[in-house]
Amino acid sequence: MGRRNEHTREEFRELVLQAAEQLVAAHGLTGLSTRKLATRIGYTVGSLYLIFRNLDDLIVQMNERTLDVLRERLRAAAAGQPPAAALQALARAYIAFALAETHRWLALYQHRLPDGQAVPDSFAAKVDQMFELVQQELALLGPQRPPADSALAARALWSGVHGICILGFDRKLEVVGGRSIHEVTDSLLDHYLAGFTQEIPAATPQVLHQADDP
Amino acid sequence: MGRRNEHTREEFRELVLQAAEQLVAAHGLTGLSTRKLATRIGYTVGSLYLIFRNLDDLIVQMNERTLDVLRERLRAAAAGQPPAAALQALARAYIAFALAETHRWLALYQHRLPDGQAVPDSFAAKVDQMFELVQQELALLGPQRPPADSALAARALWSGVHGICILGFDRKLEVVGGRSIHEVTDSLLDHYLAGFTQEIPAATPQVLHQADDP
DNA sequence: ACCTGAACACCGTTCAAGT
DNA sequence: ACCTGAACACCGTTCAAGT
Repeated sequence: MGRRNEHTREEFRELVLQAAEQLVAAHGLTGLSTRKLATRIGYTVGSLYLIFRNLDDLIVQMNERTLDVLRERLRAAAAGQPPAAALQALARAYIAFALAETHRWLALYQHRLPDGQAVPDSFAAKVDQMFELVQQELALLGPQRPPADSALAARALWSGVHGICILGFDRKLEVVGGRSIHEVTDSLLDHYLAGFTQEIPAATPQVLHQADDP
Repeated sequence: MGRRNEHTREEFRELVLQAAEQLVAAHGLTGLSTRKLATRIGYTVGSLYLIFRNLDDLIVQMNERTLDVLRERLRAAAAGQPPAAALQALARAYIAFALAETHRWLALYQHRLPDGQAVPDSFAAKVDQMFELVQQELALLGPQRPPADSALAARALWSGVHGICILGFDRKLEVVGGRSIHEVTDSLLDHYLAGFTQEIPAATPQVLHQADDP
């Protein structure tokens, strides 16, 4: 037949990614297939391979869009708040996103590229941008601290929040003995920040470092 | 043909799960299929459905075995150590397992049951047992604290370690600006435990809790 | 240049038929 | 009771052929 030039390359890409987001939102990453995608947008499977290298490439591009949305939500939640409140707002916004956009959020972590392949730089950059939002607040909490310290702390703290979400997810909000994801997150933030702000930046105490460190 | 009674049900189950573990170890969860499994053990696909409800059920049972191995490694690593060192040893053992048994460890979190289905109780129990290992050490660090506090803290801290592993994984050991997973984990443990042990258990300070809490 | 249609090599699951 | 073999309804990817 040939729907020649009915859409530009960019329009076609948009069409596909939107359809992919809808399929994932409705049925999870498992519900996504090139054939369903093609049917849904009124093309045949082959056409997808004119724009995307393969299904993995398509999913990575979809996930990058999810990261954009997530980052914007986080940015908005923290805006104009003092650092400690901003950190809690960031955590709560992250949890809210995971609960509201569950399947799209899960797709971010469920999808893994084949063994040798690394995630594209553009993807890694968007992840880094998310950590930077946290790092900014931590830097405000300890202005005299070197930026490398806040970078490390941001990584630790934010990975922690993510870990709580991922592990707490199967049991929905009930994580342990009636404690919610929010409570666990608050515990992490409270204790971590208490330790973080208490620490004397000049002489960093190494509570746990052992001599047999490799 | 009919290889009648060549294996008992239990032998057959063992055969399948071992083959599954080998396939996953070699090629990841994506490399696992009922057809490859059947070929590898010298049966036809249909026979798998006499023992396992479906592929999801098979994967869950495989993952339960992975949890058993992981828990044993953790237990051995912490044995006989004072609490703070034990916690670091637990974290390092977890990271070591993730690095050594990458695909089997990833399969633990990559696999998700269809939307309505909850993970079986036996699986959830094994996860809880892992948290208990951490909780025991935390309880020793703060003996006067109520057990519910250490349970919550164990959940927060251990989820944090897991989050660091999962998020740090794509970039292998280099997590941020040349900092290794070990450094990020130590940062989490150091700061968190500093806050945890400093806190006065009788009057728990709520640094971050806000009035607008829902 | 864009898109199709058919082919190829895979999937998970079921179930009548055989021993 | 145990196991097969074939069928069914799906997959991802490629590519000659058409417009």
